[in-house]
Amino acid sequence: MSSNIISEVTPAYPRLLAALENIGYRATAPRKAIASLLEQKQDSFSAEALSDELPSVGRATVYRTIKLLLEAGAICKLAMMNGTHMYSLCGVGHHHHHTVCVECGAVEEFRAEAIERLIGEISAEIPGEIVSHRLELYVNCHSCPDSEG
Amino acid sequence: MSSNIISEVTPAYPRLLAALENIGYRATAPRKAIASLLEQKQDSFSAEALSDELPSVGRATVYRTIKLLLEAGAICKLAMMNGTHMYSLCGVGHHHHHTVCVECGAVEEFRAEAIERLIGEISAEIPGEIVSHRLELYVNCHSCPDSEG
DNA sequence: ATTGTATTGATAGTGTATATCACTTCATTA
DNA sequence: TAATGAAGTGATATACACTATCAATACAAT
Repeated sequence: MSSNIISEVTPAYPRLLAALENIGYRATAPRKAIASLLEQKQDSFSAEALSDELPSVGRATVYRTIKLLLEAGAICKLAMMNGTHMYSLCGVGHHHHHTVCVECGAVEEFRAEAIERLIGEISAEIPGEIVSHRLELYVNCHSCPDSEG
Repeated sequence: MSSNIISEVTPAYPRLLAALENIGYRATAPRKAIASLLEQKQDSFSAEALSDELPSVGRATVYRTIKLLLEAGAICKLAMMNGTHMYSLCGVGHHHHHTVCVECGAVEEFRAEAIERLIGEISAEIPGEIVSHRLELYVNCHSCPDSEG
């Protein structure tokens, strides 16, 4: 029973490039190289690791492209429990949240209407106007090699 | 109607020092200076700013003490929307969440049983075991000078 | 081909935090 | 009260993650 889990549907490579073009940026060779690598990513990844895996692309360009993909909504930025950040492909346009395995870093998207609804209710009891929210569930997925379960 | 908002009850200074001693650390002069300054903090603060306000205490000690206070549960680490971190005094021992004004940085704690309950329900639909979660509401408090509302 | 803009990447710089380590303070026991 | 060892401190160096700069390049449109 995992109806809340959202699965990837369209291949990432064209989706990433299209996302960039949608907001007015070109699909250049370095960006294609990044999109191509991202397509193979099941789990979350760090900007640094991505750059290391692409020595042919300058660090600045990797970081810039990540920022553009964030802006385009094609990837999501995750706040890890230890304070660092990772990124993951975003399969859906709707607002959603993430589970992150604290052992292996595997990321799943999930959507829970109930949470959005609840936050709407809470907003009445909180001074000011809620402009955004962030919810992350830290899990032990029990299906990774690193997991002790 | 703000029944969810948790207010500070006990003065911060002795509470901070007691929290340190509870987990086996001494209440030294530098730590007292930090606790004394924190007591005056209504809003969230950054480690850097704290260090700047205490030139008589070494940077390393400020960062170390912040880490100890986190460990003691006396302060909370907040992930800001822009990716930086701030800290705020923690008034309660129970699990709780925060609202952060995106304009002025004012932090309020709130507790919503409904959210804990909801996460419990969601856990049944999610693979793996939820070990922790983080929820932050970004708000415009409309009562700060920086607010445009 | 030319022109103007977008993009790139090497490098330097920034901000935040940790590691090192000699020195100081504290609590304890002699 | 002096000695002892553990805890704590802080100046400095270093690590880390990211951003700014800017000359060189690639591209799209004329």
